[in-house]
Amino acid sequence: MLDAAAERLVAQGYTATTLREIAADIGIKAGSIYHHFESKEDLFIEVFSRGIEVMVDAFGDVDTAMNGCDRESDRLEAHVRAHLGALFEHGSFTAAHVTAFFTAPEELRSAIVPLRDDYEHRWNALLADVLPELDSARLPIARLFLFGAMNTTIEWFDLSGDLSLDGLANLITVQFLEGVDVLNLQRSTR
Amino acid sequence: MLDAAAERLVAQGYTATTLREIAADIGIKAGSIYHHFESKEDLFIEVFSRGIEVMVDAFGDVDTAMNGCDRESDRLEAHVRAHLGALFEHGSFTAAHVTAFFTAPEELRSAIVPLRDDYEHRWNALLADVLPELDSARLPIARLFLFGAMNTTIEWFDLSGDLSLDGLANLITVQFLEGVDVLNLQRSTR
DNA sequence: GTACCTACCTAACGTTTGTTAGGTTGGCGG
DNA sequence: CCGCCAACCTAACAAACGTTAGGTAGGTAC
Repeated sequence: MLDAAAERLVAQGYTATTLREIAADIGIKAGSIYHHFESKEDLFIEVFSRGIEVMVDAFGDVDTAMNGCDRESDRLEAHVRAHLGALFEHGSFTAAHVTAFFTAPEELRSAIVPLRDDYEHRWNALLADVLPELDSARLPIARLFLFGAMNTTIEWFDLSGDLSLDGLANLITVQFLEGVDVLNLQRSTR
Repeated sequence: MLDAAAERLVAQGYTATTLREIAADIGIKAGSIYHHFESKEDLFIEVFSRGIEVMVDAFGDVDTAMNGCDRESDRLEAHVRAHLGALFEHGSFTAAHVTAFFTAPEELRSAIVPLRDDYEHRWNALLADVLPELDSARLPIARLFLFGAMNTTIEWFDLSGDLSLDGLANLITVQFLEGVDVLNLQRSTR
């Protein structure tokens, strides 16, 4: 039921998603939803929360798996891969969160914001590790660039296409660290 | 009236934006809208179209102004600045387009897609000029990265903050071309 | 003055929405 | 076998939605 709600969210946004639609998707009637949730808002708070939960869990897994890693760029790439994995490989919760969060009413969003902040802080800390020389005031902006690149992939990336998720993660990481001009730089220095 | 519609779009998305709200914003009644537009869909097609129009115009202006420019990176930065200007300095049309386009019903979107494609092709051509060494298959992906970085600024950039639009344009361009690690690269080579 | 047009209004229409009160089912515990 | 509870249904509710038919005020053309 939460899965059905998340998928509808991705496709239609908050207001356009109907409780009757969600109910029909899982073979029950709209009124029955109220046996599990107090309101439409309540249901979608749960969906959005799980969307972040998936991301946070993926982040934590990488943190422990990459504990003894010395190359900071590899650590970053693993986290990028994990974030993309949360978007494409673990149901529609994270995708729903990223695409539909701003279509939800403000009261709902404010209930989710603390969780979002937590995830963003983890990334800030990670980037501060990976890029110790970066001005700390510019660090959140760098993170927003990276988030922009990662999250907009939902609008165009195709899991069944030529490019794999690993390849995409590598592409984004290299692009983020060294820029699109990396080829030119190499040629001009060599 | 189109302005009011665009602002509501940015704040609430398509389905949550009511004709009665828009009418109230400009001091008329909901039914009167139908004297100017055939339907809600028709009204928002116009709003979204103008959103692209603003971007395309800004792009064209830079193209003519930067005609005799030899440094390709300056040309790119001027176009980035123009895109950001369309987002923040020319009403809410472009902002509405970028934030609310995917909240609109599919029939409406398909009417706008050709205009979007046109704008994207211009950027592809520009990037092919600026980065002639880049693999042509990877060029659209580079553009999507850049679009992701530029368009997500709506969610966090504050015009009245410390960072100016010129500064933001420079930041995005340098980040795009040379990466966030540019400082480290310089230090390690010197 | 008459005709006409644009820009609005009023008042309702049919539909859909979130939500609720009350009833029905099936399975599990004792 | 009885009671209970979770899971679901039916049927309706008020509110809000996009939309429409018909009417009104004010300005312009001739």
